[in-house]
Amino acid sequence: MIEEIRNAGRPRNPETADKIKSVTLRLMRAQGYEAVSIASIISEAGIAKQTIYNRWSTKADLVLDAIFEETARYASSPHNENDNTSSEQLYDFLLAVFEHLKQDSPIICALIASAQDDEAFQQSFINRFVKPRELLVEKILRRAQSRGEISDGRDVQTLLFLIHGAFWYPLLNGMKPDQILARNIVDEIFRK
Amino acid sequence: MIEEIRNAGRPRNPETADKIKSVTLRLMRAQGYEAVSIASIISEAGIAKQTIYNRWSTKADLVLDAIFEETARYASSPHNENDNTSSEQLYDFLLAVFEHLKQDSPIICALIASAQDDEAFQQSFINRFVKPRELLVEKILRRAQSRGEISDGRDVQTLLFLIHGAFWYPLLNGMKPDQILARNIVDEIFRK
DNA sequence: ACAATTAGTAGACTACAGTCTAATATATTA
DNA sequence: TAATATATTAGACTGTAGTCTACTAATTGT
Repeated sequence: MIEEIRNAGRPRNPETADKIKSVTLRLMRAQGYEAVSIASIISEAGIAKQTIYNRWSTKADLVLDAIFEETARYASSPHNENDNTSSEQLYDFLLAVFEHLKQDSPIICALIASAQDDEAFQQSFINRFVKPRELLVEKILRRAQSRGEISDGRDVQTLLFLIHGAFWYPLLNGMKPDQILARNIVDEIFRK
Repeated sequence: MIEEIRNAGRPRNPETADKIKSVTLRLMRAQGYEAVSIASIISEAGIAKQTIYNRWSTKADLVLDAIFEETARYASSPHNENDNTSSEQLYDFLLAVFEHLKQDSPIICALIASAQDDEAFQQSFINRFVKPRELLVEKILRRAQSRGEISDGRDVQTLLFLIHGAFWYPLLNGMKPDQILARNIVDEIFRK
């Protein structure tokens, strides 16, 4: 039961946020983060600039929101596969992330860039994007430790940096992570 | 013997570039990349804006140049230590890089950010900053392989991604790499 | 009805990176 | 000395993200 607590004042048009997000995502994918101006978004969506800034405090904020549902889908827990080995789980996770990056890596890179000069946005990006992915991998690694697939002595935090860094680094240097990289990362982490 | 080939035309003031770079570096370290405007640099250096754009094509270009000598010093080959183990060499490399990052990590992060929406700058950043560091680590790893410290079968490219990513990733997420991380990275890469 | 409150619109405004222009300065070459 | 070429300067100009203002629209509470 969701109590709709309505304060005084004109309510926000409930369709507007979705409209803005979908226009933003479409334009960004077609033209890239920097090439799409707020002016072009409001023109395409048929709204006033302030209507955007009533909902999001920066362009990066809006874009993060616009791709959030999409990205969340690609970073969800493994479905069926509780009988899989942990190394297979990690491989599947990496493949899913890389699959999403095929479409949206320029946008993701632009968001990482935006986070470097905006502390508030960096926190929001970490909470909504970075941490959820880290937790998924952490779960895989802890399960691997409990099943004896990797040693208990290894530092999980460091493994998280190694795994995520191993595709952030090429990504931010203009390369696209692929299946082979996923395989190689998994082999390194799980090597005997 | 350096042949000074002088074409017609007024020569550039040879002191101006150094003046601009030192003013830039000082202001950046004090106030941060975004907080320092081109206007403040030209005002402090007592020159015209065009004098900067005669030498560098973007703010990021200038800043990369301004910290280049500094950063190059922190990513030079290990000096004396040809009898060191490769794992010690890697540890020393990471410590040197992290030491530099203590001072300039916000500037480095801003340059990485700038590279995400400027292909020309990205190439220049990779060539002058990323690649030289990669080559140093590659040399250490190949030596390690030839000395039997790590197996020949392991993919050096992947190891480079793992090692560099393991500090890029925390760096870009607001954390400062430290001695402990250096130790942990080395232990992971060289673990038996 | 009417006051209070919030949303939405249009457009002026600010600060910034980077471009362009017109004038002047300093060099080479003939 | 004259022609040519490049450097430097001051400042106008463009396009952008984000703020602010004045106005109108839609809702709640009295």
